[in-house]
Amino acid sequence: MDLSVYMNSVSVDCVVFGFNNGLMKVLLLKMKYTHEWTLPGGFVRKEETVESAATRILKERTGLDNIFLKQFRVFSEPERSKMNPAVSDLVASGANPDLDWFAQRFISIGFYALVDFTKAVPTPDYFSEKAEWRNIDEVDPLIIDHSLILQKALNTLRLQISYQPIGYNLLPDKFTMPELQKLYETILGKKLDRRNFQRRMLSFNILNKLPETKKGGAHKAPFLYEFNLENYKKALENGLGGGW
Amino acid sequence: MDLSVYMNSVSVDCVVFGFNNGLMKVLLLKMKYTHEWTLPGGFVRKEETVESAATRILKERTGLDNIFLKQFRVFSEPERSKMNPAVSDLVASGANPDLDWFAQRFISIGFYALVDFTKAVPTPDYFSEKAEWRNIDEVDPLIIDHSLILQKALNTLRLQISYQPIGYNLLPDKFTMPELQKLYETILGKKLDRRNFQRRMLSFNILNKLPETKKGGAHKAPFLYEFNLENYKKALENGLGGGW
DNA sequence: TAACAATATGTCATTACGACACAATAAAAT
DNA sequence: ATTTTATTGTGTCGTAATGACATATTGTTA
Repeated sequence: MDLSVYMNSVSVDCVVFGFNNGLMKVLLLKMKYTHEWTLPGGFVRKEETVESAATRILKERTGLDNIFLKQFRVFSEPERSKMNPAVSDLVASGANPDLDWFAQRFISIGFYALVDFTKAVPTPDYFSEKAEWRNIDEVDPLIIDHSLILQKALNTLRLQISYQPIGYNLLPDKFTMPELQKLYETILGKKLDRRNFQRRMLSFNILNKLPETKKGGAHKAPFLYEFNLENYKKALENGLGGGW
Repeated sequence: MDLSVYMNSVSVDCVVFGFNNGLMKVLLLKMKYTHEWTLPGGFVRKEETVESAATRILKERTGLDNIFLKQFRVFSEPERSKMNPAVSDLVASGANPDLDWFAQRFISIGFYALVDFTKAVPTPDYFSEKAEWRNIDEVDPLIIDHSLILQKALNTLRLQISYQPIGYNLLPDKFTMPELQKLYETILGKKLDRRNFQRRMLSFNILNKLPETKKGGAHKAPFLYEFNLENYKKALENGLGGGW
């Protein structure tokens, strides 16, 4: 492992949200040896931006390109690196010259990502023995400040859902209104009225209603929708209205 | 100047907004020698967070404590450091051993700050000959990517004004409704209806109406208001409603 | 003391929102 | 085949929020 390709001092941590079976999921890695859980993350190569780094890392962890990714916070407590018990133990033992590098102070750029659960293939990295989806409310304590990062990502997502569109890259290309609603309910952690939800969602003009319906469910076939990408992107830039 | 106290690779740039005479202002520094304009910024000491760094830097540039500060974006183009013509010229000349340090790749954490124009005392730093307020729409091109940073800060501020309270630390402790409205109009760049503005603003419950009025203007004396800090902070956390 | 200029406040029509009910239909049960 | 069941599509109604607008009020200045 050639550490010289990476910038010093800067790392990236990603909170990858997925959505399945009415539950909000987050992608976690289980470390080799210490068996502690972490967020997927990594370092920034000398020639890439932090966004490229996050994109590269998530491609490795999920197999996906074109992930919705958003910087949401920098985590820079000077003591945060020392909160990693695995590294500090290893450093103390003087086992490996690389450990000095890992023991340096890192400032971590927090990203959150929204991905299509059904398409992502969780894949561990060099340091981890497995990668898997966990329900958002069944997450064990994570190393360092990763629990904090997860919590802040969720907070940010819940705030942003009020003024920015959500769902592209988190749902399949074609989806039903009940599926979209479930996504909102899951992120917000509360039930919404079916009829009022649809009315408001349609008023944003970011959906195209398709002529097809989704058969196979045991009941009345719901219509399929897709995002109107042009308007969706406008809404990402300018918000969903409701302000001044 | 002892550079060893700073972290490598990480810097902080601050977009400091002020508000005076109905105009939105931004604090800029004019560099020595090259006379180019920059945003106030600096490096992160080895024992401080990026927030502490920004707070320290702004205290130096304005004399103010307790500034409203918000991280809004990391700027990490690998080429951005090389876009500083002053440094690259100096590096090429081999003039000063410190220059290697300045020429390294920096990732910059962008903050925006909202300050009380009347209380801030613009103060240049080691690299600059003067510090001054400029009208937001009369800013000359800035070094490196600072024009981009300024533009992104303004965008962020305009989006956030729709779902978060604004004004504390930007207005005097006691202010009138027309002053608050002017602030909103300035940030948003458009006129608002006086009566509707007041009605909506009061509905947020973040203002205390004071019994006093502000005399001295050439007309009917407007009432003074102050922010209700408790509710203001709640609103910062949870937004102003209007979502789901 | 009258004119002025800006402020305080109220009304009305329109729109958005929350709560709610009933008709339609795909699949499964009979 | 027919009925049952669960879920979706759609509409209404009362209330609250919003946008447009007019009139009364009051420090200052002429």
